[in-house]
Amino acid sequence: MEARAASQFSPFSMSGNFCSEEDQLLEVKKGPWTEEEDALLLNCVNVYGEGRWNSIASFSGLKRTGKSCRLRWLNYLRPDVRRGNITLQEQLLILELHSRWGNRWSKIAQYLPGRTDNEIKNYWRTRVQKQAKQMKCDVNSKQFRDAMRFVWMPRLRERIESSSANNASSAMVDPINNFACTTDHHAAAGHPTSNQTAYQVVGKSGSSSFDRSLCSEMAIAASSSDLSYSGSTQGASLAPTAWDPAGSCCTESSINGGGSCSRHEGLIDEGDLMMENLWYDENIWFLQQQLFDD
DNA sequence: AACTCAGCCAACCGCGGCTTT
DNA sequence: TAAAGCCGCGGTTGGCTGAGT
Repeated sequence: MEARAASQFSPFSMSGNFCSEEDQLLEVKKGPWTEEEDALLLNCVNVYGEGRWNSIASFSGLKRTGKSCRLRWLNYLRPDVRRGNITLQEQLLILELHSRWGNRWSKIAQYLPGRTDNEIKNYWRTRVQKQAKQMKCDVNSKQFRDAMRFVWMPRLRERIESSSANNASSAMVDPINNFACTTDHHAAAGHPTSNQTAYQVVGKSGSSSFDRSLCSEMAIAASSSDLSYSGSTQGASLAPTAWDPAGSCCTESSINGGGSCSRHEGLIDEGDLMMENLWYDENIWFLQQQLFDD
């Protein structure tokens, strides 16, 4: 990405990146950062420390605003920034925390060490909101939140458990007092299965319009639809996330393209798990039926 | 091979709150 | 106490990439 940015805006064309006439007068540069700029900013932060971004912007000689410097530091240059796929644990945590705090990205990010609010926000928008769109309901609707709580999150927990069972040494570490493992409001001891979780939630809260049979059926739908892709590399590349319902498992394209889908119960390695689809067509179909019935 | 499109992510923008003067 | 400046947050956008046609 950085190479990408660097090639896009070579130092020799920097003068071309001033957006407005006003920016040109003030010599404010916008757009992707170059390696030189990164080095300069890094050096300045090492010298002056974090904070006082406007001062850093002017001391550094960078033709950037303090805001831009801060953003670049927080989202990219900070030494503890984690890169790579959002893990299942992180996904679950994001869902949990979002259900509690909503779009408080920076607050959520505090519980995901190394992840930035921007990254989490992007994850939410690209993955989770896509699911809502496919279910033809609003991401903030009760239906969608229920779907997350009663199907997706239990399903994620199952995946995490089976993953950690397969890798005995990689027990799930919960950063905030088992928040992710048990869901506090569910008050479920241990790590319930999706069925258990659904019943516990409904039985305990009593406030949800998600009835017992619905939960049960959803859980059955979720657990019985353990379809995972096996076959061509094309299929593998079609599975971008653990969420994506249309992109990964048994999509029309993968089937038509000669890939094979199979139900399986067995060992799934972490890499496959990351890519595996948790939300399958039949789950979506089932939920949509429920939503329309409402 | 060329084109289109969707996904993804880095970066920008606007706004509100806090701090300083 | 009011005004100005700064910082941080959440929403939005622009552009690259890769898959599909």
